[in-house]
Amino acid sequence: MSGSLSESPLNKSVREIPIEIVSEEEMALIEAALSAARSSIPAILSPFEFHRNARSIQSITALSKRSLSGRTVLDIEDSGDFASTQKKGKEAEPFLHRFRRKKGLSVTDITGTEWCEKQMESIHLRGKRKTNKAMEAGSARHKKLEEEIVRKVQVCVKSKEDAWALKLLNFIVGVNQLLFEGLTRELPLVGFTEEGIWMVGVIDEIRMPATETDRNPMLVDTKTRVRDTLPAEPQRRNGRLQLMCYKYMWDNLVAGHFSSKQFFYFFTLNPHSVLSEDIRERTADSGFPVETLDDMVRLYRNTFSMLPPAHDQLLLRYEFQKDNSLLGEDQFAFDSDLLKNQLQGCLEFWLGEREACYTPEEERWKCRFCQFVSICPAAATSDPDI
DNA sequence: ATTGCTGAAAGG
Repeated sequence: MSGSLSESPLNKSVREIPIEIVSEEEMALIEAALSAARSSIPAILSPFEFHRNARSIQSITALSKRSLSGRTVLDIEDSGDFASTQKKGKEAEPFLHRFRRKKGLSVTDITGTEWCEKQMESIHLRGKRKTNKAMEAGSARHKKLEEEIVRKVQVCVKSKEDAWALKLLNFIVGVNQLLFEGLTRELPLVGFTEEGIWMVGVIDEIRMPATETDRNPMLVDTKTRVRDTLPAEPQRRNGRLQLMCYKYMWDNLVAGHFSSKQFFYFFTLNPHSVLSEDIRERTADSGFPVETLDDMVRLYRNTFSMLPPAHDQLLLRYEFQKDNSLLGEDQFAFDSDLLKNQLQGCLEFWLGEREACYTPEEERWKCRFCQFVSICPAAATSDPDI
């Protein structure tokens, strides 16, 4: 089986997402297992009661059915007249299905959409996602912060099941660090929201409160800045949204709203695939011996089920890039209604229920930092002197 | 994108 691997498995750190390398044979096995599994799994299963949000259920149900029928149609495409009608719908397909099928929506997808829907749209339709100096500096600082408390270990990853197992393992190890040392950083999360979407994200930092009476972990995010001032309100609002998404995901997990079946189904993972030797070894070393991804998911569920909800207070820290000095902190309370509204607004865009909005008039200064200024009609109205 | 972009966040 390993003979057909054209490249040797890459080594990656235990706290990073590794490359997926799957051989043809492995893929065939996975596909076979999945199609067998699919026949026993209904198109949509939900651990939530959806009646409160009928619109979302419809969209999600439609997506699941579409992907299922898409497979079927493929088989009969050669002999049938379905091909043309199949192709037509492509551009009209919601972004969530077009670009985030089998991937889930990330928290940065949400915040990116909140920043400017038109920019988000352009990124996907026109490509090129550029990183600038400020982003590089920010990444470097975050890497430093993580390295303060994490020792990275190389782990060999051969399949997407391995990659997911590693992510879940990192969650488990991170949570243990949080419980025993009171602090952890870059904690990966995957969860299912009440809106019926799978979401992924990485929490920058989590602190355990010092007092006994206060037992809810506090979610923290450090933002590094080029200028030595606190950002304007729209940017702070964006940061708050990011943290609120994490708390939302965290609390949903803790409440047990995670269906393993749906997880395997949505991300098309084979629960019974035996994980790479390296991963099995690593998990055994960490004290959580597992054989398969299914075992790993069980551990993931056990781990978050023991956790208390996140603290109602969330913390945004702003650091000056030049000297890492603290510019200020923005502590604020989780606002469920606000979050739900913003999330719904973003989802309208992702589900293709409406056109992408341009950023409001008073926030057109954002256009100055956008790589699509030259082709965006909204940018014409932004004041270059501000 | 006719499976991408190893991946979520990085700053504005």
